[in-house]
Parts: sequence; structure tokens; C-alpha cells
Amino acid sequence: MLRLTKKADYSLIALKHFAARQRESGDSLSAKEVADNCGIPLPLLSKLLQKLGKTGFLISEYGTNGGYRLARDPKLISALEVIRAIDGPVVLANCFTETLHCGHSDRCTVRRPLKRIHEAILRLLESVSIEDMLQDSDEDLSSKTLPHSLVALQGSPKHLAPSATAVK
Amino acid sequence: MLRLTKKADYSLIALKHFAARQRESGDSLSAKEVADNCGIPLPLLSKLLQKLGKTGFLISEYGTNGGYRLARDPKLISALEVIRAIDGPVVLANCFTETLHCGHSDRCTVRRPLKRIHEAILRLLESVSIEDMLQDSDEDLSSKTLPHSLVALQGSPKHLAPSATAVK
DNA sequence: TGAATCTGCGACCAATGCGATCTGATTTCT
DNA sequence: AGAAATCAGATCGCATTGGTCGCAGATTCA
Repeated sequence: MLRLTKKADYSLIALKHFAARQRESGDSLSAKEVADNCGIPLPLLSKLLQKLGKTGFLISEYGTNGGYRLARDPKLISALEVIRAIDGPVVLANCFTETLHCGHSDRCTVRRPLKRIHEAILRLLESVSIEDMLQDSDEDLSSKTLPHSLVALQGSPKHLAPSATAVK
Repeated sequence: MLRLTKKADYSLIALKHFAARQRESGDSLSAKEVADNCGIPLPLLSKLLQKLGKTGFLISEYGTNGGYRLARDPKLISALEVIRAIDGPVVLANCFTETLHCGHSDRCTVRRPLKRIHEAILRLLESVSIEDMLQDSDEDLSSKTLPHSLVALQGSPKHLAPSATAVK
């Protein structure tokens, strides 16, 4: 539940790879190169790169030494954008999409708190760029403060309950 | 993508309904009653309530006027617990479940930043209880500060980039 | 006390969406 | 010009989810 699609996952990995390589040379990378280095099934990756090309994240180049190239600065590509491009609009609860009110009395009151969570998640994903991922590669997780800051949530001056930090 | 399952969605709605009704009378509510009032297909709801009973959120009572009753204080039931009970462990990226390292060089470096997001989401879901949802029913969304505070993220002293606040 | 009825319980079936594969169009190098 | 290598689109099979049906247990009323 609440999982990222493999597609989205692969896309992020691939884009990160592009960002890393692009620092060294401005050449295009073929789908095969990326697939080999990232351990992604080539056919699937092709489809993803294709879509990323259409949606403006990558520039495709035909020909023998063709391939793909990042279209923008990795700083300007947020995880959210990528996920949206690949998987379509991000939706938490199903009601959000449907225009009609779910009807009865107190039925849909749950939506509001959920929507908050939803928005928080979006804000979270939005605040992380490919560039961030690149920098964040090999540091230890729990110890240090986040490099580009992972978020600060709208409102919410109070502190959250202690709440078992068991994060599984 | 990143959507809550209908099952989980329904479960939250149902639990909230239980919490609301329980304030007035301590009686059990039949599956039918909940289904009618919440607009959830009865057979599906039955299955959900059944599972919620097994996992200790509800107490089931047989007999002519039987039904279900909340097993604990709605304050003590977090959205995360419910989602986990219904949909299984919450997982963001697929790699998190697999024990084996995905292998190559820089391949899995994306995981770390994603894991942060993942944990943030979990913390978020954990901090919201059924009780919160109840209180949060009819207020206006954007205007006021959050009642039980929806989160404050670990670390992250800096502010996030301005970033288009378009949240769809 | 017995039977009817209402309840929860478990297993089964259908469908949307995801993942993977195959074939075709376009460009560059020889 | 030919051939190799690349991107591009369409198609197929599978898995998880959503939804339904029939059965067993408990209670209550006659």
C-alpha cells in the first residue's frame, strides 16, 4: 500500500543516473547504457525514457550514437513531477478524483484529514529534486540533518505526539 | 499512484463512524447499519469489519442485536495502524522490501532520499488518529492551523524552496 | 426448549491496472 | 546506398485489488 510504482521508481533512478553522468560529459546516453548500469530491464526502461522524453524531462536523439539527455537542470526536476508524468496524477483517497459528493451525512468527513495528509505528501515529494538525490547518495541516514531540507509543513506550530517512532 | 486502497479508505470511514456513534450509545452497530450510513457495499464492508475485528480494532458480537463495537479509544487508533492492518505493510519503493542489495554501483542511491520521504509519510499517518478525524470533520481546510498538528518533520532546519505550491 | 432469524465468517470470482515483450520507424556511420 | 544502431509505438500476459456468494455460529422470541 501506498507504494511507488516500479515505473516511477525506475524513472527516478534513471534520471538520477543521467544527472550523475551529465556532470562528466554532455553526451547522450543510450537506453541500453542506462539499463545496464542501473539494472533495469531494457524494454521497460525504453518505454519510460520515451515517456520522459515526451513530457519534457529528456531530449531524445536518434541515430547510431543517439540516446537521451536531460532537458533541464536536475535541480529543477522534482520527484513529484516525475511521478506525475509517469503514473498520472497523484491521488491519495479515491474520493478526491470523483467530483460527486459521496452523499450521506457524515460519510465523507474523513476526507478532510486525509486530504491534509495527501497535501503534505505532495509537498514532500515536491521539495525533493533529482539534484538532491544525487547529493544525498552515500550519507548516513539517521544521523545528520537533511541536505536540502526535506520539508517544513504548512501551519502546524505544535509538536506532534511523541508517538512510537517505530517506522517499519 | 500512491493511492490509498478503497479498502483502507472504507475502513477509516467505518471506524470514524463507529467513533461518532459510540459517543451517544455504547451499543454495537451492525454491519448493515454502517454500510447504509456510510454508503459502502455491505459484503465488502463485512469483510473489512471482520478483519478489523481480528486485528483488534473492533469487538464483534453475535446474536440478533449483535454487531461491532470499537475495542479501544479512538484516540489510540492511528490511521497508519488501520492501513497496515488492512493493506499490509506500507512500502514506498519496492526495494525496501527486498533484502538483497540491488547490486551495482550507484544504482540504489535513490533509495535513501526516497526512504526519508517514506518515513515522513509514515510519521504523518501515524500522527493522525480516528479521534482527530472526528474533530476535523467540518472545519474549513486551508484557513486554520491543524487541530492535533499534522506533523513536524525530523531535522530539516532550512526552509524548502519556494516551489510552485500548486498542489493537485 | 426449539426454531427462526440475524449476525459474523470464510472462500470464490471478476476486473482494472501494471509489468514485460515484440515489431516498426528514423537517423548516422561505413 | 547499405547496414547497424537507436528511439517509438502497439500488444500480450499476469498480479493485485474490488466485489460477491454461500455457510456456520449465536441469540432471542414463541
